[in-house]
Amino acid sequence: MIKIALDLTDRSIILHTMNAEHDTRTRILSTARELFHGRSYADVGIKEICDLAKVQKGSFYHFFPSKQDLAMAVIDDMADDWAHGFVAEAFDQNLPPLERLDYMIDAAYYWQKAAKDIDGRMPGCLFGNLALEISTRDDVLRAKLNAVFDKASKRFHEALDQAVELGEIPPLDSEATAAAMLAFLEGIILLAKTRNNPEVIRDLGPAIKTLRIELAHPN
Amino acid sequence: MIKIALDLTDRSIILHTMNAEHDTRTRILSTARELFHGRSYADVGIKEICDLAKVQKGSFYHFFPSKQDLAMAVIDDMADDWAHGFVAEAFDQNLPPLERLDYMIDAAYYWQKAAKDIDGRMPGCLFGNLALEISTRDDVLRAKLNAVFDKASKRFHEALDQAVELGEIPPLDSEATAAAMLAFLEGIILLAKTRNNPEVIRDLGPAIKTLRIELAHPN
DNA sequence: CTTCACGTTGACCGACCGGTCATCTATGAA
DNA sequence: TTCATAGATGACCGGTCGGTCAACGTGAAG
Repeated sequence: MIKIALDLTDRSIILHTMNAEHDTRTRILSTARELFHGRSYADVGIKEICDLAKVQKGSFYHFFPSKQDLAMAVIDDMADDWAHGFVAEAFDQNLPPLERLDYMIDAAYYWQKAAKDIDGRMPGCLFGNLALEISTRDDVLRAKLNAVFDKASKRFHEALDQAVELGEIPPLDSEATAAAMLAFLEGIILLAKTRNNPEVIRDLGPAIKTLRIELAHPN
Repeated sequence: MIKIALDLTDRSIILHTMNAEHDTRTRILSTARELFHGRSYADVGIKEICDLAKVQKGSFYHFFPSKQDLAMAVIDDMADDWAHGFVAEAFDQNLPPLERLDYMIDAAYYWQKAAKDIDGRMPGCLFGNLALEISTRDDVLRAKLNAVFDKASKRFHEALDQAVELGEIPPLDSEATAAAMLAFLEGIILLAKTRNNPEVIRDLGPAIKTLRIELAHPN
């Protein structure tokens, strides 16, 4: 009974305050995400986020207890969009497994290219950026980024297993190879960002299909 | 005559003040390098560098006009050590070309492992860290990091060309493949740092030899 | 003995950092 | 009408940021 009452209360609150709360929180989240992605975690201050999101500082701390919590939410938010966005497309089960790799590279390329066309700079991968910047300082955020990478790695793993099953490629250590592919993807985005040239992704990306780690015990 | 006089003056200054000037500047440089590498550019303040290096803030600004100039010097310093250190070893001309790749991966692994054994955290690659953190904000530093990557890429390029010449591998686009290998190296270091586990380098590293980009016009 | 430049010292600057808080408003429930 | 709660407001906090500066010590050159 208590539970039902609570549920009803919660629901009505959600329904009635969605526009207000949801909007403010969402505005903070998307602004922070954009700024973190385009610059860096440490370089973006809460004041700047609040100004751009047209939110008062006190309001910010009503929704996020700390900057770290904001970062967590940003990662979750981006991971969701990512998973339901071009990752879901690229790793579409209807596509032949190996084509998914090409699709992934293409998606990364067009994304970065579009971003650069807009403001002249390649933002790179938000996860990679954050990982290198804060994983030595914040184990909680590092663990979260780790989980995101693990999830991405699983997509590669799945595709590789299916490719093997279909006889498109010889058997291999699909888990390790999947991780290697993810690493390669992050690496070419890193290099492309350093050169500020999205074409690097296009030029080097196709090599992802040549990556291969043999099974440890192929007996 | 003037030139000779100046040269003599300079030399005497260098000789006499080496201990004082050189020592202070070097202390700042190596402290900054260590801190930047272990944390991040934005997260390390000049005050902290000065305290650890036992240098007064005014002295710091006597040697480095700004934090950006310090970063430039740090990159140069690290690039030098790097080029004359294990990169020179790994890409030893006496080693068979393909073995140099294994050597490079090994060196990266042991380096990161040693660092982690000391303070529990994998610092990753200073260049990669800085590249992702500041290349959207500082084109001068980005260009410098770019040059470092280019130089590293040339080592791979050279090794690949020699491997082709020796008939160890079929002809390929050695320049693009070299860049892909560098990207892969940075990528596995990124992933290893995120997992805080140097073994990732060891596990995925050997796949670097499987990377391959075909010649565009193999006619 | 003077001059001059290098290096050093530490106080100081305004701006900004992440974060707090008392206060007010809006809204739905009882 | 009263009450509780979510949310908004903006002043405020101590601390730190990158950077400046006038004063001083030192040692070699003239």
